[in-house]
Amino acid sequence: MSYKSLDKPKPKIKYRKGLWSPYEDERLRNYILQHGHGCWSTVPINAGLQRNGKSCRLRWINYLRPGIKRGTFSPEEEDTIITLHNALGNKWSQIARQLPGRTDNEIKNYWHSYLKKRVAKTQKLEPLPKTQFTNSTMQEVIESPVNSNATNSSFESFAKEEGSSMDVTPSSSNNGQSLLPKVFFAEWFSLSNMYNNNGQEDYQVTNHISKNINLTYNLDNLDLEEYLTQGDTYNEGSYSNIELLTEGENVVFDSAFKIEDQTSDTTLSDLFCVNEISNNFFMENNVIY
DNA sequence: AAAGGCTCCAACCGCATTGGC
DNA sequence: GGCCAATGCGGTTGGAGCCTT
Repeated sequence: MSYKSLDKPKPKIKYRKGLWSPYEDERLRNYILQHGHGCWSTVPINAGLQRNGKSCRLRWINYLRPGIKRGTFSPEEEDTIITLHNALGNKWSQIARQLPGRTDNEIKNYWHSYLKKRVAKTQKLEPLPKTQFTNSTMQEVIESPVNSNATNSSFESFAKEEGSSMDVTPSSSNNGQSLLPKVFFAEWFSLSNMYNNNGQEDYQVTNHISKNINLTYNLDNLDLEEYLTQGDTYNEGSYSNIELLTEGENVVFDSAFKIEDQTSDTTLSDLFCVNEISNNFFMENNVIY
């Protein structure tokens, strides 16, 4: 008898490839909504899918994840992509971070199929300067979660260069409130920062956020109590370092999540920040997406 | 109507990085 | 420090649908 037979290579699992069926989408969505993704390699097993974890992750990120914005890009989004691509090159994930609801894949495809040609045409007419930002300014923008002062100042300079659509200067029309764009807000609150690989809250990052957001706290436009579970409390105005960013009547968030900070001196307890997409708040089973 | 070319986009692949042991 | 698995990222591919001839 050969001992070799004892260390046979693992049987290769035949994974399904190609387009996802509505049934597969449904299974993946239901599973993640109920349990969160946790470790991606176990998702297809637990969800009863014959896909590999990588494929599930991609499908979730690019298609199923709540908050995905589909359809045509707005002129503002196009400008943002062109500007950032001019400064950053093919850093699609970094560009995508500045466009809430858009995925790197979508932006990349849009660039290759449309914007690249448009830019080439424009540059024939009037060549653009290679970089519109100084390296240091762009670096600050990219690294904005790390340095709050840099975030605000660099963003404002960024926005001014960008044009009126991203004006952040406090004005009488907004009661002196800083209208920081959701793009940076979403970046600060990126899900990967909020949760560790086990899907548990990362309290250190909560502190990190409280350091980096220095904005006005305003719950006027949101009936937060509606989103708190029974027994939870919050004191409006007491979370001095957390802002609910408002845009007109709407509270704008890119992700739904729960902040529970039991380690810092500031009181942050069971404060739900909710996502508003098409006027529907998204939150289910306290699972964060 | 049919064939061939083109465009767009979802998904795959491979490499780099990260994190745990 | 090395190994390995998981994850993230960017380049590339494949195919569906549209357009042109």
